[in-house]
Amino acid sequence: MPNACFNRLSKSFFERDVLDICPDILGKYLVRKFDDGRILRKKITEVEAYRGHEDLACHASKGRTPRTEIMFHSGGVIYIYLVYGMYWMLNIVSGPDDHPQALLIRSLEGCTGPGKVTKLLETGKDFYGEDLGISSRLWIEENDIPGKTFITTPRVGVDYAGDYWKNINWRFQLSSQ
DNA sequence: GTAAGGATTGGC
DNA sequence: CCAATCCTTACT
Repeated sequence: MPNACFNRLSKSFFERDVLDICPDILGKYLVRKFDDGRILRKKITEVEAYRGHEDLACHASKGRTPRTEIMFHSGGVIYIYLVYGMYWMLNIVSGPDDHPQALLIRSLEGCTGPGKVTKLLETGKDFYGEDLGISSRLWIEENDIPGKTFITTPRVGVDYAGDYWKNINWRFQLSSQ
């Protein structure tokens, strides 16, 4: 079984509320297997939560469109989209069916910035809808960090979302190894 | 069909 | 500070 992976997080991990997943996923490994067989395995060090139709910073707050359709899926699949004409934003859909939520991967160990993460991972539009539970090229692996600590701050680049949603502390950064 | 703007980045 | 660059969306 070439892609067997004992530590891979299964679908149920991602079907919980995005606000429970964010602190949990910090420090776990994001694994990318390239076409040439090379494997990149890096700790997730920074994420942001986008949660529900009421969150004015969440793309799904504007309703269900072809682009945001996947966010209404139950957790464990990829929502990826292009911003500013040049950067792909890699998100993991979270929660149960019809609860549009996702977490944006902002940084990995040694790679800060969501645009740089997708450049490193070589992930683009063809990863839209990728299932982390079964994919042979992208998945998350368990990694327990005893005494894990993290800080929360407002999300980046969402000034348009109004005072409440732009100031809520839904950016999570690992502050321990 | 047309137009506006964005979950960023790197360079000035 | 600001341009790059193009997809998605909301209009006419």
